[in-house]
Amino acid sequence: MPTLADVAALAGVSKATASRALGRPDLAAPETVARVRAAAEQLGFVPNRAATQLARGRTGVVAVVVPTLDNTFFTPIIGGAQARAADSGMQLTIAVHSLEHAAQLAAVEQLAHQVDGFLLTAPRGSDEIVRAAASFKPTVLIDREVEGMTSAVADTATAFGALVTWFVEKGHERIVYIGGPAGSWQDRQRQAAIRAAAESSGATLTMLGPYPSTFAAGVETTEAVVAARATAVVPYATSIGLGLMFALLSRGIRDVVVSSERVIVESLGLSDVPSIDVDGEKLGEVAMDQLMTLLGERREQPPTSRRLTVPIS
Amino acid sequence: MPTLADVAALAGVSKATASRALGRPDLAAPETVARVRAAAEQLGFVPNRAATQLARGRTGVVAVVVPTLDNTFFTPIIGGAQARAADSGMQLTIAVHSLEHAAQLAAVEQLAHQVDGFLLTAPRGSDEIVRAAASFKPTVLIDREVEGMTSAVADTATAFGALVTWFVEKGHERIVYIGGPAGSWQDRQRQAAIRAAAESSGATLTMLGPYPSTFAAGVETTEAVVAARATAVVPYATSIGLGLMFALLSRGIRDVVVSSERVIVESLGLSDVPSIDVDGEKLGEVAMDQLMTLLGERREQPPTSRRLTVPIS
DNA sequence: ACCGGTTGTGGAACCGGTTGCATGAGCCTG
DNA sequence: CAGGCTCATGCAACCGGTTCCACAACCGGT
Repeated sequence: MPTLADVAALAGVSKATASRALGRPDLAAPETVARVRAAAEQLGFVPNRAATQLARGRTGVVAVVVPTLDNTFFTPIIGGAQARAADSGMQLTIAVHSLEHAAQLAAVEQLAHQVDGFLLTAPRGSDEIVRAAASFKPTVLIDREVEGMTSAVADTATAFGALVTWFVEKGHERIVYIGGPAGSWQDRQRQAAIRAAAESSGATLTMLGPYPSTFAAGVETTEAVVAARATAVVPYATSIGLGLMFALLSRGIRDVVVSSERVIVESLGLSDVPSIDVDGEKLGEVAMDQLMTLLGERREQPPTSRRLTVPIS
Repeated sequence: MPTLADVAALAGVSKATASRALGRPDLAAPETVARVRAAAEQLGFVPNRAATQLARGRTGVVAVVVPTLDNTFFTPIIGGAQARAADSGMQLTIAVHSLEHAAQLAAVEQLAHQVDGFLLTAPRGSDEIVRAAASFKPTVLIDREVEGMTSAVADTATAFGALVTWFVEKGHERIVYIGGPAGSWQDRQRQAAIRAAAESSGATLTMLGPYPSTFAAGVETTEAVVAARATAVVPYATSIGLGLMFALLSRGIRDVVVSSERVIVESLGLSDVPSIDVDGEKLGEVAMDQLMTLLGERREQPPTSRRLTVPIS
């Protein structure tokens, strides 16, 4: 395994110069840069990460904290973040913690010593616990907003409101919203948007929940949906919607429309079913970009929240 | 941020002794160990990972290579591996690469410099490419076997054979197997097991495919399944099965049984539908355990393959 | 010809641990 | 009581980069 010293020797320069030629080419003579690069190339030199980290006081690792890997909402986010991280030569490490309980703060704190920053998804914890988790290292909050924190969110609330409006325009009068997990920040936003949309359009709205974001939960809601005599349903999560659609179909009920995600609607070839299209990868990318900015800046900047528009169709 | 030197100073010993007291207590006097530990505790000392890595020549990071994060087959594996890694104080980093093309070898090689070992899922690449990817660092192959490599696999082939037998016992005569992605190792195993089971029980078997492991692909198979006039279907992947079940139901077809995963069958409350139960987390844990063994051993051991039994119900 | 200023380079300290080797105290044995 | 051991400890080198600082060469301006 060739080291920088080997490269320097081959190029006929000192370690210091070799380091500069590779890392800060503007600080070295162009001719030297070329020679050092050639030497590095020839030897197949790859900088030792640990050494770089130690010298620079940075780890080059970013942790993404997610409550679970079972939910397909989070995985694209991770993918997007991973791609962006790789572009910048950083590593992404995954931590699975719901942050619902204070005990998990300890795990985050432990991790804090090993990373440069956090991408934090915390759908359910209190604002306080989120702030505490973010206090260790630069942190970007994903799909949630907390006063004073940098965040990247998909504006699903607006999209959910639009779904209700869409339903009403198509003539639906009784609409059910199936709420997400208790304490979910997004759920609160969506409820508010949906209530507003229903009110302004005069539809009858039934709020169910809370339910976990699982297929099984969707199946469970069937009774309540039927009881509400609704013709349109807006479920909090895709998995809930799928479970419900499934259960309705197996009972032979076909006159209830359940909104879903675009990919689902498209692959099923359904018509007259509205859908949202959350770009999870984009969300992950945006969040990682924000974190990079945070890490790159020497002085504190005011926190910013980026909202991604979620199209419906 | 307290360093080892701080701890040593507080405990009144040298850095060397402090290091030994914390890392190899058997090499220090019990009384000293206690004093150093107390000092570390008091200061909230957390060893600098980069420094440890540099000194030891190890990174403390394991990479898990998966083709995608969209498939719920892989995420529990990652979760299991992550948990085990954390237990041993190691970090897990995720790399998304299908390894279908040689170009991706470069990405793996790049990563190889930054990790101690690999957990490799490579459902589709050739044996050669898998061997090449494994040549950089100690590697455990997941859910696939390649001659000469350590691996952890879920024995789904046997389970799939049992599904066919189950169907035949229940009186089904025409059975369809929906094949997975082209080149899939597991698909080959399952096909063989299913053919054998069908032959020995005298069922009529129709093999479809290849299909990708997606919900949409399941929907697509509907025509072919109907055309085969099958009463029982065994899909390669849960997502394919769900898509198919969905499409069948929306056409009002209820006399075709599609095997699935236990959690799906249970949450739908279906009866007379056979299911398999792959414990992905366990698979990840086992694989990580094997990798730890690999990393811990001074000399080469003969590679071992661990097969996890997959129950059906 | 002299001087302030830029530019490129090398020496050496440093990041924070780990570990080989030497030292000395204490104990056992002959 | 001396020689030999074990055990605990400290010193210092080392891992492989980065970066501060000093120095030399060279620039154009006066």
